[in-house]
Parts: sequence; C-alpha cells; structure tokens
Amino acid sequence: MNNFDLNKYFLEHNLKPTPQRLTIAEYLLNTTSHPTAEEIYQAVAKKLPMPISLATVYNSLDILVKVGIIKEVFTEPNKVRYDKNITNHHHFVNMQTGEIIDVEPYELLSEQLVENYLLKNPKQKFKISNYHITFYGELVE
Amino acid sequence: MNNFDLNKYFLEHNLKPTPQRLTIAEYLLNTTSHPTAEEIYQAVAKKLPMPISLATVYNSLDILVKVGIIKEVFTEPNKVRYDKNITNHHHFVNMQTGEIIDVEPYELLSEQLVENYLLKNPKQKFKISNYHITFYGELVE
DNA sequence: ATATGATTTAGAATTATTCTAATTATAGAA
DNA sequence: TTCTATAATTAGAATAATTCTAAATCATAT
Ligand SMILES: [Mn+2]
Ligand SMILES: [Mn+2]
Ligand SMILES: [Zn+2]
Ligand SMILES: [Zn+2]
Repeated sequence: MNNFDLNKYFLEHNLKPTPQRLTIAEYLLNTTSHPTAEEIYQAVAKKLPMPISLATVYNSLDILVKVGIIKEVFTEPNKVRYDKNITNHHHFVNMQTGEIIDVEPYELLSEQLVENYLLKNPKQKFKISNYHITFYGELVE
Repeated sequence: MNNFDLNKYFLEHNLKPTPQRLTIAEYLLNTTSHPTAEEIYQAVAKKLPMPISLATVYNSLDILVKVGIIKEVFTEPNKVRYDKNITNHHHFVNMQTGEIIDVEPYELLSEQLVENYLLKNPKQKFKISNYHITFYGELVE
C-alpha cells in the first residue's frame, strides 16, 4: 500500500488522514519488523516536521488496529508489537536476537490441526475461531 | 505432587522449603487455572499465618520457573500467567470469559507441523526448538 | 468569521514488574 | 549454645508500558 492508497483507505474508513496517522501507518507498512509503540514513536518523531506525542502513537495504533490496517502481536511478556501483515500468519522468534519473523500458514495442515484438536479434547466442546502459533528457535547456516 | 513430595523436590533442587515458597507452589499445583502473580499473592496471603510480600511472590515464581515446577504463559497483552502444567501443551482462550484451558498436543501432527513449516518457509533456515499454539474461541453446548 | 466536533498534546495516573537496601531467619562453625 | 555467614523476605521506591484527563489546536460546515 503506497501513500496514495493509504490516504484513500483512511477516507474510506472515515478516518482523517492526519500527518501523524499517515506517518505511523506508512512506517509500519514499510517494515517487515514488528516494532513496539516506543520504536514507532522514535521513528515517526524523526520523520514528522511537527512534534508528536506518545499518546497520539497509542491512539493511532489503536485506531489502525480497529480499522484493520495492522494487527497486534503478543510474543513476549509485557510488550505489545505491531504488525503490518494482517493475513493469518504465525511468528518465529529468533531466541538469539529476539527478531520476529513471519511464518506463512499451511492451510491443509491448518484444517487438520483444528479438527484434530477438537477430537483430541472431547471433554469440552471448543468452537475455535482462530489460532496463532509462536515458534521459538534459531536460524541456521 | 503432594506436600511431602513438594518438600522433597525443593530439597533436591537446593531450594529452602520456606512456608512462602511451599504455599505458592501448593496453590499452583492445586489449580487448573492459570493465575497471575497478583491472584497468587491474594490467595497465598490468606493461607499463610505470617504476612507475605508481593516481591516474595515474584521471587518465588521466578525460582519455581527456573527449577521447572511451573511455566509462564503469555496469552494476553501485558499479563504473565503461571501454569502448573509443565508438559508441552497449548492453550485455548475462551473469548467470552477469558478462561484459559489446557489443550493437549497431538504429537503426530506436531512433527508434521514443524516439518511443513520448515518446507513452506525456505528462505531462512529455522531450527525450531519448540512452539506454542494459542487457540481463540468459545465453548459450545 | 464562528461554532462544533475531532484530534493532538503534555503530563498525571495506573498496572505489572523489578530493584534496593534493610531486616529477619537459618544452618553450620566455633 | 552462641556467633557468623549466607539466604530469604520485606516494604517501599523505581521502572516500563500503557491509559487517562483535561486543555489546546485543528478542520469543516455553516
Ligand atoms: Mn492497545
Ligand atoms: Mn519473571
Ligand atoms: Zn507478523
Ligand atoms: Zn497450561
């Protein structure tokens, strides 16, 4: 999504495309990392001509989550990260660096997985609406 | 694990079986819920004859995690929960109540899952040492 | 131009957690 | 037994992430 689309997208969702919101969204859409609010605040503060407050960063992120441009991810204790990748996907945490890498879902397995968990845990009837896998490990080679 | 075992277990791991630690461990071992430090603090304070400090709860929980009597679970933003179930397992979050229920792993699928994720994401070579699934949904019937 | 509501802001407040430094408990040496 | 070293606990301060509050600014429609 480029700047033009972003502006349009905001208007379509009845969101004022303010410089703060646009810069935050643009920053997220141009990174594959999964930054925290603080990291976003630091980066966006440098780009904007006017000062920005951390409250605005949190407000904007909440709004962007609500309209569905971004997602929140919880992979670590006491830290929320934000993700431009809004498709269903999973995360690999590099235990050496802390880096979080997107992992594509495997639909065939996905169906099997949910089915089998339903069978395997018969005591309570779950209706699973979604699930998220966090992989932990390291990169090799 | 009963009280006697617990005492023995502590000694075997060079941990003084203090009333605070024993009461915290005992509380966790007798619940299937996944309580927070604050919930544990409240419960344990009632049981102990002497007062206990929240710092001791956090200290003791860290130690119990380190020796492997309990595990930490992260299913929600900005909240760590503690789990007596130290086997590899997953969690189902009841989105209506917030309740967290253990979900048994399905080993056959598990192997397939890891294998396939390795195949499906060939750009970077992951060495997956473990993974955790959080299911979201509701209970039916 | 003016009014109105939306947005942003600085800073206070809150929540979860960790740190600090003093106090208490305990086990082993004398 | 007393002494002593070390471990454990404590209250409260500090920190980190987030949310709240209430005032200031901005934008839009009259
Ligand atoms: Mn939020
Ligand atoms: Mn901890
Ligand atoms: Zn992602
Ligand atoms: Zn569990």
